[in-house]
Amino acid sequence: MSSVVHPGRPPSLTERTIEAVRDGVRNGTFVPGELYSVYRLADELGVSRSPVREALLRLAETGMLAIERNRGFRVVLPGARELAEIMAVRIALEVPAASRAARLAKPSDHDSLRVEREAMQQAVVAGDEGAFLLHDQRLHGLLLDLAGNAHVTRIIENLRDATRLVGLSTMKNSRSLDEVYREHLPIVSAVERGDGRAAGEAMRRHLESTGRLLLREAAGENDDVNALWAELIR
Amino acid sequence: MSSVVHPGRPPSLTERTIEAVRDGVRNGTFVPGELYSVYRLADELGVSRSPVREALLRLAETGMLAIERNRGFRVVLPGARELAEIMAVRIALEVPAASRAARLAKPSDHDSLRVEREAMQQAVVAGDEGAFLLHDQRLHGLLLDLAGNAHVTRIIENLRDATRLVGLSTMKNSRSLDEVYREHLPIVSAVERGDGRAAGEAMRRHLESTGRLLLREAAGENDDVNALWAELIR
DNA sequence: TCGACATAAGTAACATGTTACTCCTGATTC
DNA sequence: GAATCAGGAGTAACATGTTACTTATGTCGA
Repeated sequence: MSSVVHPGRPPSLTERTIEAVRDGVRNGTFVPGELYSVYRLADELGVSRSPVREALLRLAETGMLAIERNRGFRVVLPGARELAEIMAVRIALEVPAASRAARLAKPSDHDSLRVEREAMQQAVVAGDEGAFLLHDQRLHGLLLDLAGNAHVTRIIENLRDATRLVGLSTMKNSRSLDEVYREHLPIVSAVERGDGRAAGEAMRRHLESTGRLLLREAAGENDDVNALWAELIR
Repeated sequence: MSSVVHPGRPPSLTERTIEAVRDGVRNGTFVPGELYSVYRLADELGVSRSPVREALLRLAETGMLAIERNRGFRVVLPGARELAEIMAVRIALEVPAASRAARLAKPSDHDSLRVEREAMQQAVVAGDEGAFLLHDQRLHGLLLDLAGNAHVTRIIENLRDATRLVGLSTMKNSRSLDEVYREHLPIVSAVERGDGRAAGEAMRRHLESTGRLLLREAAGENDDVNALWAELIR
């Protein structure tokens, strides 16, 4: 997304810890609900508690984990309502962003999009949910970058942290990789045609469809998915 | 906004420091561009460097101040482009929020809105820009609360931190308090009628008009306000 | 007058120490 | 057996110590 912008500057221990925790959540080192402590994590990473604490505070702000005073921290799976709220934000921001991306994209950008789209296709064939989610994320990130609003990019990336685990388990359960993949095709082709309106509408259809999928996955006994959807998205 | 939710829990030193810095920026204790240090601020607040540092890190993430390694931190005024980006986000989120607020508001909510609207009117008469901005912020906050999406509320509040100073100087210079006040009237009346579409459209007109005002204020010699607007908002 | 260069002051980033809290565990009582 | 309570283990929040860096300042040679 924003890789080589400040050339040299090595990442701080805090930043490295943030990435380490993100990875740990992705690959199952940190299990949702379990209690962990700054002491132990600092030991395992070979750094002091300060940068670890700073990293956790930042991640806690995005909602992907919760810090409990004098107890520890734990990874939290978003509930149905939180997911609906997040999808509402994504729709509000990513739909216009897709429109703008379509209007601003150059041929070289089309190439980058195609690379990710094809990687997604490969992941579908291979049945690799992790890879699928990775390239899905990159494709959405590319579109946001094209739209040229760094604030929007940052907001969406933070929200994604909170939902990644749900996305993974949803994909694993529903076996609908191909379905989700197909939703991206009209987005990409609209961008290639430079058709802003169509790109926005395709993005909206994709996010609404995927959002409902995620919501059903996360919903508990007493969550009325349709009511939540109506309250926050419609 | 979200006052009495966890009854007792006294605010941590970090939280108190965040508020102290916010206040300091508002009332001119911290001047944009000037360098300040964690050491000194911790002394002045009578706490250690840890909570102060944590507070500054959080505020730096919202963009209202920048931390410079081994130098200090400084309050930053957003440039024209950043302001345009922020207004694009506000439009994308607050317009649908106003629609939802109109559909969900109860009579008691109408009362709360009226209180803030009247306070704004008083501030116009008194020519008190500070009070005007405060109640303007509260009115927007009420509408966001009514829309029921806590993520949206949090995002907008963070963005506001970064723009408050520009808003203040704009109001002081342009003497257009009354104009901005009048833009809120159709929003409030649409909410009272329960007319979601009208509320959204009134909010859009307000944000676009105010956004252009802020942009002109923040624009430097080589900023093309209209081009920025076209790229990010239209 | 001007520029190279040592020196020192000041700082964020990181490490470590301290405190007050939460919760578990197990003994004690009824 | 169940309820109560003391003690201790473990922790986040906060305080303080250390390090490596950046920059201002002044000295000296051309």
